[in-house]
Amino acid sequence: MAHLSEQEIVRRQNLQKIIDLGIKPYPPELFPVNTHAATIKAGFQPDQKNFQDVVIAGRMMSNRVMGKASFAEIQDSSGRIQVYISRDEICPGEDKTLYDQVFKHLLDLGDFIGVKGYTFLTKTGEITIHVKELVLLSKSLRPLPVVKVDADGVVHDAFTDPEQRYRQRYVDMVVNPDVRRVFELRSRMYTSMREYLNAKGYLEVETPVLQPLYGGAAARPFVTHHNTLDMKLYLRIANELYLKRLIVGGFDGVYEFSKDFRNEGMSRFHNPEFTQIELYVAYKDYEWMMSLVEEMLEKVAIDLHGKTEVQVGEHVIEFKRPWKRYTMFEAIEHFTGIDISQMDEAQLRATARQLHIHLDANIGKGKIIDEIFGEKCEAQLIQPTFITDYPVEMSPLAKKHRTVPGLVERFEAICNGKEISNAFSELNDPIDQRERFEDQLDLGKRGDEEAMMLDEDFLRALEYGMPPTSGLGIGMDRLAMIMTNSNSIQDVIFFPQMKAEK
RNA sequence: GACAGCGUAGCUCAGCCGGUAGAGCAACGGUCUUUUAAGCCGUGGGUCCUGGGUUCGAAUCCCAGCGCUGUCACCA
Repeated sequence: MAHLSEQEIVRRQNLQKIIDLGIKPYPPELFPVNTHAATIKAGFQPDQKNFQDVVIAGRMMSNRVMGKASFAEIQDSSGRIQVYISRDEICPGEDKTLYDQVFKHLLDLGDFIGVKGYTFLTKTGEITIHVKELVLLSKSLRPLPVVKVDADGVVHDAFTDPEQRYRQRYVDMVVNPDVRRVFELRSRMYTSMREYLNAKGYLEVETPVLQPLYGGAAARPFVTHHNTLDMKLYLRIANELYLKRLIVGGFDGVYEFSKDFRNEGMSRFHNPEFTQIELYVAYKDYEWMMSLVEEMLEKVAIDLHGKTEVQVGEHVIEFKRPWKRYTMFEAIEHFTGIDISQMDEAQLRATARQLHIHLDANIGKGKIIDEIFGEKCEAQLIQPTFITDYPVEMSPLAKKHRTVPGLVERFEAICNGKEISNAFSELNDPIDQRERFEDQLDLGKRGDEEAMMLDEDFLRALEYGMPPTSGLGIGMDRLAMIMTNSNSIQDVIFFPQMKAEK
């Protein structure tokens, strides 16, 4: 046992005194909660005498004792409500121990209590529960940060230290109710997308997290080992190649909310484990998929906020269809005034230099174009925008463009200056796919740590035949940041990755 | 990975021109006999992140380490 603070010692002493009084500090019986704080506050009508038989439970977050009468606040999952406790009401007989000892001295802020009583309005006009019965439901042995809001709504002593908030998210959520709201919105975002995709008849599936070969994206993986099989396994970086195998197997549409793992840098946009949704639909192309993305995310905005506009930082982002569409070349021309569509590698390098973009010497034409786009365009695209038609070198799993040589049928959706979605007309020509994998192997030999592996089983599946298919990935964490107006990925992940404590 | 900043009581912070610690809330005690009070009075509480160094003396200055944050780099 680590060193206990004064307050922790007091709480343990209080716990023992409660036990000595014959009161269970952690009673096993259910407590028959029948409403919530917010429900009462929203629905109480003093003249209609409703909410006269309420049973609520939660943490006691404040406690103002005035002799034989006290006011306390209970916080449940919906918010806080004041309760009024009078000594002779909760102790109708001679024995006043429950009030004088237990309530006044042995209960601490943060303890879970349950009350039964009726709702009324105090002289000062606050909706309050007049308590007839009070029980302890769970004793708290550690003091919570005390955050207070005064009459003017000013928050005092806010619990703001990011390290403590992320390491002890449970505390963060208890004292910062807006944090719970963020995660409730995130959950509704998933529900909204499931509803949309299920209504179209697509199947939610699960594919392996532990993979003997990793693929579907350009990234460095986490490596692990299976003891019984005595084999190296990778944590997936994407689930693309497995979902396409399911399309080969005959499903029309499959999707998966997939936790992926990439062994790379961390930032306010990157956590080592993150969530994507990937969707594959047979007999469709990327044009069709763009319409789906617009429609689905417009629905998400409406489901979360009741409208298509979402406030994100200083911007109002409008998810209403249709979104702007630029080809990558058009976007670069739009933001730099330079048409690079006909340039060779040397000309592209010169252009990049002219735009003050530093390039590694060994990168190829496609990567240079992507660098120019990333430096000069992406951050300026605040409203949802589709960027289409990417260089083939960067997209080894996408189908070659139907009319323009050197490009593939791919789009990314950019929003608030960041990619939130990536999609293609999927490459289903097994011979072309094998050549693309071989190009990746060459890149790997040249030292590209993110180059893809050649997946023979995936090629075998394609050789049996995959229908024309459109595939989509959406970064759920990035989308959640936008939909909840959060500045950091750590604010939309319950337990973001951190270094070990101590 | 690079650069910058931060780490003092349960929480939020002050002190940092070197003389071994303060405030508010929380805790404890008192006040408090019936719809308010972050009330009022009083008391306690700190390996000042860790380890070295300089110094008569270090929370304060120097070095190293650990952790966090921000920006950049890689990337979703």
